[in-house]
Amino acid sequence: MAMKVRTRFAPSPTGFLHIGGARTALYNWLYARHHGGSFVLRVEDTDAERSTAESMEVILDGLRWLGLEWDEGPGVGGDFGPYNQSERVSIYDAYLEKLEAGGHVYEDEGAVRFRVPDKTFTVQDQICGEVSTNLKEQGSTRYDADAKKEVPANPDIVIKRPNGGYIFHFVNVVDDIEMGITHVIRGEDHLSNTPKHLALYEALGVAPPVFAHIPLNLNPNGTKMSKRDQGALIHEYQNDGFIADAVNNYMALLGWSGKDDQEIFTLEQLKERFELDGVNKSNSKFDYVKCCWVNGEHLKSLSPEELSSHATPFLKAAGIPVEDPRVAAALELARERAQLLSEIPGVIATIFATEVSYDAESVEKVVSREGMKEILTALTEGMNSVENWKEADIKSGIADAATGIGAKMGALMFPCRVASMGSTSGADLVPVLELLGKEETVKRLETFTAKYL
RNA sequence: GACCCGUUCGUCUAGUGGUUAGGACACCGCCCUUUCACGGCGGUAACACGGGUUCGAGUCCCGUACGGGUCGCCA
Repeated sequence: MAMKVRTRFAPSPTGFLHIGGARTALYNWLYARHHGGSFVLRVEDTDAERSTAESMEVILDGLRWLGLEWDEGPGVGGDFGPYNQSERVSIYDAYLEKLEAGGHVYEDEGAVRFRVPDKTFTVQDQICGEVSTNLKEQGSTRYDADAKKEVPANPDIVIKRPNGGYIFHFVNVVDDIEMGITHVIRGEDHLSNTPKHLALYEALGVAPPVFAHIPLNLNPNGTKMSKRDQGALIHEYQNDGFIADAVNNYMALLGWSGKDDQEIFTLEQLKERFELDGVNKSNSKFDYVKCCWVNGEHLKSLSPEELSSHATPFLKAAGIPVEDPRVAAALELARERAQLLSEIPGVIATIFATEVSYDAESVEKVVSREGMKEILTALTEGMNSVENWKEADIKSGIADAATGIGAKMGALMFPCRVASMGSTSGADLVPVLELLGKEETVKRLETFTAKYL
């Protein structure tokens, strides 16, 4: 009989939701969902001085935004609660008694230490393979401020502070036991801690869960990512114009591969494909450019409705009247050239503006050319004579105007773009003109001519 | 410092003893096109180094170098 999979994400509410933590949450979520198991969220707030409610909210919001909903934990309850370690003290007391009964602990200057046995513990890691360690032989060191160097220290681990607060290693193991966690998927920074946890499991007489230590994400320069680094904080992705699935997709790719050429996945597809054997062993460097590309790919596959709902906050922030019926069509023009939602207003805002703001460089390119006045005049007349203001007719209107003055169509498109939209770059021009309407287009051509020619 | 983990194009990766070492991002070129972009096609670019084992090694073993991690009364 296969045991039901139970994974957990156990953040400490002492800061923001970091991309490393989010990826750990994602892998746990994916593994649980892939195997039809449960994903538990546990708050490791044993460090009362550093834990804050604000931090917890940021972390929960981040997980919600990513769509990594938890089956048990804060806000949803569950059969193994409470899910905040600060509320589980009586449970830890009971487990401490077990250790005391077994003679595994002793007091040291008010703290309680767990006696590390002199034996080799072997982690059967799903990703790193077999890793063996003898904690006693390996020893422990601490930094001596006076001597200004590392000095040998007691390898027995403190599990309870003199002030009564319990320590990570102990509560982490106790809760994983109590909550029935079957698979511990966490960052590789915990690999060296795992023998300690194994010693605790043994002293408690409980079989340890399956361990899988995932490689770390580093900066482009190979150092540890910090809050200041681009792409480090989850809540910034939302503001920067990423959609959650794209962020999940990119995080999954950083350290996991589906073993084929597919790189773009929805969360649902990741859930179907994700397995631990696709996780690789080496650390990776975060690449913001590729993350943007992944987002762009997701943008392309959004339905018009989804695109609209994702883009609306950004449109509003840019002052674009979202109730304008032309917005939907404009979004379709914008999605092809934007990787981030935040880039969309820049592409289409001018369509809805009452006044065009002209890009100096673009204007210069137009004004410096020969015969521009003639071209603009022909263009304006051409546009004026278009009767059925639809893409095809607008296009032939421009073509006819070009023929009329013996020029190529291309020679008119460029000034037409700058005159109507103010810049040499932007969305596909003819559809833009259609959205602008005949009257507005003509008006803009005339305004430009009067102003610069 | 001790111990642990890792090392394929600049980056993310595929590769599990015999491959022209594949894909993606980025970059460059060409095409398409009304500009930019998109798209299409093509190109530059990698097995850290040294020893083994083997008929044969990116793939297995050892060492070195480099990177990362752990060694807290943080988690």
